[in-house]
Amino acid sequence: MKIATYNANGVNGRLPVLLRWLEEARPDVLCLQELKAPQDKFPKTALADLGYYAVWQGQARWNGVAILARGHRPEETQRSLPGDPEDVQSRYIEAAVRGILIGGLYLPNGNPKPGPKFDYKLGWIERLIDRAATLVALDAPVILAGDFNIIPTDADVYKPERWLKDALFAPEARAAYARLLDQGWTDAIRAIHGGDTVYTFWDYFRDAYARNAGLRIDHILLNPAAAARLTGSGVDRHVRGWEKTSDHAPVWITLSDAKRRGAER
DNA sequence: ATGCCTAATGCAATTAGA
Repeated sequence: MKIATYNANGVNGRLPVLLRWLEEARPDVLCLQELKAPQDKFPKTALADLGYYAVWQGQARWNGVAILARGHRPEETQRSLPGDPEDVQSRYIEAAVRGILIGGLYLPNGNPKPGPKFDYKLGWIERLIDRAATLVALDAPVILAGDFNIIPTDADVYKPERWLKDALFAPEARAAYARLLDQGWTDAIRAIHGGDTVYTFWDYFRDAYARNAGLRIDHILLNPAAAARLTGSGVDRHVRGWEKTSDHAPVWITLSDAKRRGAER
C-alpha cells in the first residue's frame, strides 16, 4: 500500500501535473495541501476519472487540504484540527482508508517571525501535539502526512546558517516538532534513508531546484502500528522539474499488507 | 533588507507563500 503527500500549490492550476503524477505513481492514498480553491471548486470529477474518491476542506485563495483514495471512499473523522473553534483556516483533515487512519495537515508557515503568524504557528503545533497524543496510542496504524513547514535539523536544509531567523527553522518550532516525534512517531524518510540528504521543496527563486538548494519540510510520520509495516519511502523529486510544477515534490511511503487477524502469535 | 518566482483573484495590483 502506497501513501503519499503533496503540496500542490493550487489544485486547479496544478491539475495537469497532479493527474500526470497520479497516473505515474498510482498511490493508494494521497494527502493534498494548498488546494487554493473553495469547497465547490475542487476537481472532484477529474480525480474520479482516475479512480480516486476524496474528502476535502477547501478555502478561497489559500490553504485547503484533501485526502484521496483510489477505489475506496475515505471515511472522514475530522475536517479541522480540534482545539480552537475560532480557527477558520483549512489546514487539517483526517480520514480512515482500508483500516489506516490518516491525518493530512498543512501546518502554518509562521513568517514573519516574530509576530502573530508565528504565534499562530506555535499554537497550531500545540493543538497538533494534543491530537497526535490520541492518535499515536491507537492500536490501529496511523499516518500523519503533509506540509509541516518545519525543517527538523541542519541536515534538512541546504544552508542552515541562512535559515536561522526563519519560522521554518525556528528553535521553538523545531523543539515542538521534536516533542511531537517523542510521542512515538517514526519519520518515514529518516527511517529508510538514514542521514542522506533528502529535500521535498525547492524555491521558485534563483534556480533553487537546479542548484539543489532545497528544504525537507514535507513529512510522513507513523505511529508504532504503522511503523511496523513500513517497507519504503521516497521523494518523487523529478516532478519538481516538470513544466508548471509545484515548488514541492510528492513524498511517499509503502506499507506491507496487514497481518491477517489471528496470524500474530 | 529586498528581490528573485508563482498562484489566486479578477483584470491591476495585492496577498501569500517559504
